[in-house]
Amino acid sequence: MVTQIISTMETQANNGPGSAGILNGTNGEPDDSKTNLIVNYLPQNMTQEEFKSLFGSIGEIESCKLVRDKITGQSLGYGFVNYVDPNDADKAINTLNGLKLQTKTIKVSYARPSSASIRDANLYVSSLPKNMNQKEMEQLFSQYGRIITSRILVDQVTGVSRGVGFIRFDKRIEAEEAIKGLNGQKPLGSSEPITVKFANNPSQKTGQALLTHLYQTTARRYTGPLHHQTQRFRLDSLINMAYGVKSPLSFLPRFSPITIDSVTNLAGVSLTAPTTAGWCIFVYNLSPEADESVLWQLFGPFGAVTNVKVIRDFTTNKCKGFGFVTMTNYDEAAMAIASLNGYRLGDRVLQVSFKTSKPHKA
DNA sequence: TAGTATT
Repeated sequence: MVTQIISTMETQANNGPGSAGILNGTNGEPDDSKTNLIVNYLPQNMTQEEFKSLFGSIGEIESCKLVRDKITGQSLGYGFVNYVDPNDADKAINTLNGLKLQTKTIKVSYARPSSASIRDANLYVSSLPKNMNQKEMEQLFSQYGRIITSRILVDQVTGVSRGVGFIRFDKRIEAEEAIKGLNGQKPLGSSEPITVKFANNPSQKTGQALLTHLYQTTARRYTGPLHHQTQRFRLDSLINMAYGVKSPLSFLPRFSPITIDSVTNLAGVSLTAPTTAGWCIFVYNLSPEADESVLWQLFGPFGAVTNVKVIRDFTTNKCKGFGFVTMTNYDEAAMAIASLNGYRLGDRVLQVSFKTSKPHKA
């Protein structure tokens, strides 16, 4: 099998229009193979607006999207730009690929048509010979398919290889074949066998990432000395919950009128009585794209969630900006509210509270 | 023995 070796060492745009071999127009999808670009290695702090501004300077953009973590709203460091004119897409590659932004060198290339077959095609390779360079590693793997990206990790100080790398294939099936063919094999002239396996999927870390993010967010929001105890208390609670430790709020009687009064007085509002299902929480300032999974994942780490609901516009089916979450236990609901109210999700700041009873008109 | 490329 003859395959193309594509070096990513110079962050070259390496896949031309139609290079993925999928004919457009056969499935009713618009042919955007010559206008749709993927942009990689973006600085972590780049916003959607900056992203649009940078690529909009080339020509008219049909659409663009900075891809962000669905739960934390953090940039994932890549995005898509679809131009109106294919010439502008070409121009963007020629002028912006390799552009240095902060510590990153961005890569601009044509996006491959989205498909399940290209997902989860990233491999983690360890025990590589320390003298093997990126090109040699690519040559070793290229017999199994088309390589999209490759990287060898190096010591920050000495620059010497750590014997660890990544290889992303065009297709998952190619990655599978590479594992079969190379895992446990000794490269020519090496005495130690290499390990080849699928790279960890970043989405598997979102639970921990969320807690870390909340920890930082909460720490930033309670910096005043008067709130020091409150801050410590909340951060400890987050950590305890992450390890399944009983919440320190558990000493409070659950569903107790005293507890309700204390919160009511603090908030200055009256609460609906807990239903048999639990405590209803109002979540405001969700994006139009928000769905139920976001609410599950946001509130799940705090305890038992029995129901979530995103309120949608009847005609567009887009979120109207708010939703509800029902949690079984008062203390867990209170902790979720304390932690998530004011939480920044993407470019929005959430408002989270117990659902209040609407004042009835006289 | 861990960076981050599919909307």
